[in-house]
Amino acid sequence: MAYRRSALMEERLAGNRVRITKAARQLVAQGGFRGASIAAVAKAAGLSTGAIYRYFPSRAALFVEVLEEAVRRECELLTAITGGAGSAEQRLCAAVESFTRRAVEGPNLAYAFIAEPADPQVEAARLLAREAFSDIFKRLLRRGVASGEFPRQSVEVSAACIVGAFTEALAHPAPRAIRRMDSGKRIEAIVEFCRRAVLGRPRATG
Amino acid sequence: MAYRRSALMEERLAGNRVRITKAARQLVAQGGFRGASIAAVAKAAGLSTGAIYRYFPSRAALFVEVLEEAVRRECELLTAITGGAGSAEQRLCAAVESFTRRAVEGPNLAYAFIAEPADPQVEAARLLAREAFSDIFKRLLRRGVASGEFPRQSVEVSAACIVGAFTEALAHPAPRAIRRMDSGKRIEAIVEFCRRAVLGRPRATG
Amino acid sequence: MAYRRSALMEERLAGNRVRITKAARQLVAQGGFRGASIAAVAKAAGLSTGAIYRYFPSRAALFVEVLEEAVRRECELLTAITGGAGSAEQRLCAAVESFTRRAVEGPNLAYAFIAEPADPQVEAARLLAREAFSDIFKRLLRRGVASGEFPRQSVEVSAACIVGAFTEALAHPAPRAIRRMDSGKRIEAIVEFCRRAVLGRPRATG
Amino acid sequence: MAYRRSALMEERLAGNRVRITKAARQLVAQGGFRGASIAAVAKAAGLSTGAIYRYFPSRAALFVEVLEEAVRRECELLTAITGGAGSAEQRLCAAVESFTRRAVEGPNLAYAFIAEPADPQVEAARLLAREAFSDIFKRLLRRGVASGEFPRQSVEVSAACIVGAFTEALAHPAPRAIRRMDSGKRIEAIVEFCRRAVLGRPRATG
DNA sequence: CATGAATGAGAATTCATTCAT
DNA sequence: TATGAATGAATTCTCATTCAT
Repeated sequence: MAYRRSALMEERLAGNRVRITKAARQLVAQGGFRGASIAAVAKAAGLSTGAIYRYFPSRAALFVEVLEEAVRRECELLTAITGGAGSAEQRLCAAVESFTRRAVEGPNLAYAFIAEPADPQVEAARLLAREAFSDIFKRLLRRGVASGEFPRQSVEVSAACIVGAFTEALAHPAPRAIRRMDSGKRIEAIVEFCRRAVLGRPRATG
Repeated sequence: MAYRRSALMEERLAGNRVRITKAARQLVAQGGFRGASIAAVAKAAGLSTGAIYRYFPSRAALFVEVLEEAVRRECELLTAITGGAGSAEQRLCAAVESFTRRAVEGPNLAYAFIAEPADPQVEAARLLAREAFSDIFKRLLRRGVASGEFPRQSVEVSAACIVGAFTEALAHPAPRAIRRMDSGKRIEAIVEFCRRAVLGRPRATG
Repeated sequence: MAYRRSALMEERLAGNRVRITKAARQLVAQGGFRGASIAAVAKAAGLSTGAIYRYFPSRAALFVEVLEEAVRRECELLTAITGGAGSAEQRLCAAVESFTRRAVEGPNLAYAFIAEPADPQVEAARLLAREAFSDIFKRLLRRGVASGEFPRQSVEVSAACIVGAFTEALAHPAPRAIRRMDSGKRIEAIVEFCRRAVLGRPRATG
Repeated sequence: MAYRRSALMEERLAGNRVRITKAARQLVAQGGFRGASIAAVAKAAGLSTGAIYRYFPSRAALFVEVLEEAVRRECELLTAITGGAGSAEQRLCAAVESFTRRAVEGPNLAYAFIAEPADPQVEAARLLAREAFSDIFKRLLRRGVASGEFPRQSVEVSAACIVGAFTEALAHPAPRAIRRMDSGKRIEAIVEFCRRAVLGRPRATG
């Protein structure tokens, strides 16, 4: 007798999936991949270890999904900003500010996902993630250079450097000097650094 | 009657130590700390696992030494450059170029050592390493700002961003677009990015 | 929806725990702590090495529990006897006989647990065990001396000597001459030795 | 060309052998067999690990020899005392006192060698050692019983109990109550315990 | 479908023993 | 002969994955 999967069941399944990814995300943000053992994820999600494997074929696959989910969200926001209204300069600054602000406020996924080595599978996903971030900035830079708003430069390298710059400046644990700064000032300084790096001129004042 | 340790033996011992650290360095550069198990290091060094412990008291201690060695060398070179002759701008560019060139040429330690979490012991060493790099650039920036050669900026953040920028731009595996670039051009672009970021003005041409 | 742990599973878990401690006890009795490696215990219990760690946090903890369990049982019996009815002499003899009889019948834990050095954790537990045995005899001796039934003596030393005397006389592997004795006679002789040692007079004969 | 082993060399060899056994004895006395690794013995003897194997075929063989040496010395002294002049009672007391006094004064070999399990080879040697001690007391007891000075008793068991009694009462770490006693009083109490146990009557006073 | 007990392949580390120098 | 570097098997413990209930 085949059981029909009820709507209720569907919801529960979806809910579990979300709880698992959320738990994984938080654990990775706190202690890196090392701290996010299947047992820990299961406990945090309120499920058994076995249940995890009903939703994900392996630990690596789980983290790939978590990473992709986080990156997708980030990319959507960044794309909205970089493709929005305003001068290229304004959009660049808004994008950097938006990214860094979320990284500072939320648990810092960016760090673990951009930097920490892991399974080859996760590694591949991370490479793609970095490229995805890079690509968004690259498009913006290309347009800015084309319109003459930005000076000529290697947009490939500039995009990667931007990603690297804010990653490092935000990474936990950050150098002591930076940890002491007010986070608003810190974000502003990062934005300013990237602006200067791309535009090659000081902020127009007055 | 004590037997004197022969010169030959001395050499062999020193050679083993070097082989171990070299193997560790390469394995970390390739696959992170995870891939650098004692067994793997021993095999790569052409020794048994037990032999490693004759040279290093623990796995963590081995990696701390490898890290510190790499950082020390790098810092000496950077300090020589940033404290040398020329304008602040010239010294900044020379420092970035020097660092990136070595990173491109050698196996990329910077990546694993600046970013990847590991043992608490290694973690502590890495934090110090990042601060050490940062400090060197910070001093240079501070002097440049003081002399009026560089515009006012948060030297803390700028220094961290510089380190992050070239780390990311060099990190293996780098984005495809960058890997395709000629390494000379890549280095030049990175230098140029940092120069603009700090000076906030285009390169004076002709 | 939490699945209730079935009664069957409960039983199996409890059974495993018992099998583990039993295996540990037997192995220690046979070959000391040295022979009771986790692998050996697991094999004897019909489990994998990993499974042991679901029941005990460490090898030391396992042995501490086994020791404490054995000592607790023994102390309860001894206390019941030494605090029971009859003259102090009768209770002393009954206690020694009870202890030695069980030691002869069961696998000889007393030996390993009273004598063999091991982990600091186990060591601490063993010291307490020896003192626990000693204390029971000490109380009995003290009362006997106070009532005038026993001659004046160092109850500290006498208690320790009693424990040592029967431990040695029972220890596996015992001297050949003793192993050849009928166990009933052996027990009787041990009891008699302790009786004389404490009372300092021959058994009153009808 | 065959080298004749010079007298000087002979002496050095003998000296090394003694240094090794002495180092082993001390280390075992301090930390049991566990603490007496070949490396530790070699270091304490001022030799290399390899050199140990020139004098002893294995670690076990070394400890067997050390044990046998200690036991031989002890047995000689005990035999001299138990076979000497005086009443059986006097000789019993003198023997117990002599043994316990040396155990208290010297590093406590008795403990490790009488009680601690080790290699099967050492185990066998220890069994023999215990029997050797036992035998000496057994002979004394037998003569005392034969002459009517001691009451009838199982000399096998009594001898083992005597060995066990003083071993326990001397064992490090001894129960707290005993450790606090003055060592002279402790020895006296042990002797008295054994005397009463064998003779079954209080010390004749006055 | 959910559970979590069990598995078993490593991981780091230790140490008796060997052997080139 | 003495040295001590090197070996490698053994040990404790971890954790992704499986599967009986």
